[in-house]
Amino acid sequence: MQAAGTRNICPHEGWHGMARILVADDHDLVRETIAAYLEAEGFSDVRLASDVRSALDLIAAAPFDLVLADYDMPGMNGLGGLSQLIAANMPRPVALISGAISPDTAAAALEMGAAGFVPKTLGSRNLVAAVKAMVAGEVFAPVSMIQKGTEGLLSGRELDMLRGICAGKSNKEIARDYGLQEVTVKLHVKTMSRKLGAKNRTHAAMIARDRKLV
Amino acid sequence: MQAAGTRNICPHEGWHGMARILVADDHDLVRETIAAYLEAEGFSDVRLASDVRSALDLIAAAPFDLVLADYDMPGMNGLGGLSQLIAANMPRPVALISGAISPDTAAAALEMGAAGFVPKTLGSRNLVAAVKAMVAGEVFAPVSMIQKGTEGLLSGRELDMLRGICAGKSNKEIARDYGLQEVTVKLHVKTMSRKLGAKNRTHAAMIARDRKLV
DNA sequence: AAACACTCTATCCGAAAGGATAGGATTGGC
DNA sequence: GCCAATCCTATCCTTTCGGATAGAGTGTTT
Repeated sequence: MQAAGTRNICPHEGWHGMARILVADDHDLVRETIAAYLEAEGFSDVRLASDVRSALDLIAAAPFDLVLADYDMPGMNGLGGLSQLIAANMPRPVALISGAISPDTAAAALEMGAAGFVPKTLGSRNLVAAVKAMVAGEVFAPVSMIQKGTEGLLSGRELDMLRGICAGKSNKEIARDYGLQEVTVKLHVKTMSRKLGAKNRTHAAMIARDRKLV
Repeated sequence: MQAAGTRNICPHEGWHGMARILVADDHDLVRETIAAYLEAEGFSDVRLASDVRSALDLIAAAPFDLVLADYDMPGMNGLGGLSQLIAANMPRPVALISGAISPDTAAAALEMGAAGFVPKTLGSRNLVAAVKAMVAGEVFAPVSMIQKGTEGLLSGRELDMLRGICAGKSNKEIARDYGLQEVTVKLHVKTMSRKLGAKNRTHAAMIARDRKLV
């Protein structure tokens, strides 16, 4: 699904493996392993940090083309450290290195502009693919996370409503499309918007597109 | 949109992969890559040039069914080189290989008879599709360029409204943000939606996101 | 059987959005 | 000066949304 965008990172132009990457993780083993993977695949400029403090210092010296930050790391109180890192490295991407992370947290991270997630379980090839995608501006998140955030959250009907809204349709039109009463559509739209945390249908449509729910 | 006509270039009749194609680009990597793509897809007669001078020579020897010319190439002073190539290869098509190109320049190029544009970021399949289309006489331009025509369509204020709408804000909130009356916001939203061809604010927001107007 | 989630319908209300039309103010260009 | 575009405000009206609340029919799980 999210693997759609490798065209921007064609090795034959503009790329050259010159991307500056910061790996910030307090576990020595994880940090070194990821760095080794990246360097083995041609990333020549990989820096390391073991807490948010030093990561911010390095970013301040010169922004990175991608920052990989561990979610359970000194200085990251919840997502506060993440927002600092994102703000500091603007407009270049910051992604989370996540062992296990709740769907809610994942959604919140994406909401505040994270470029994606790199599970520690990811193998060398996939890791590099994910990194390249994010350097190129893609938002990378493992399927399990996108689905976790969505599945069980919205019911089938609610997804129908969402699709209709994203097509710019009115409640009346949606009702006609699905053979429902307008009131029913309004009900589904209301509950669906609440579930998504949207303030209105337009907001819901934007969230849906951000999370690729449609 | 412009992909309507692939029936003329069906490989099973009248086509036979016999098209002569000239790839003119001063970057070795780009030139070789495009040529490799084309040859891998059955174009048997692909020639190469690295500047306008040698390209004109090759065309003079025998015209090509399609000429792909880099916009940033020795001899192409702006669009002057393009007009030479077009004149030389008449009446067969000449297209630009463009990394990034301004909408104005794109429009001017089309005006003087260019067959289209091939972004360097295009993948193998898309590239071949574009080439086949242009050989068949279609004018090929990536969506992003056609849509650039949208820019300038919306006034500054209308873009402000669009940004507010995309944030899920109500007219009242937008009015407060910009120090306007709500009626004024409604006016701008209405005219803006009409310009975009949107049936309502939600539709406008989705269109805006699709075209990256925000 | 009871509990649960999902579905559909209904009525009532206030708020928001959409549309038409009209006027005045401000620019920048010819 | 005039014209055109943009911008701001206003009034009036209709439609649409959003929300609360309530009742009832499915189906599944425990």
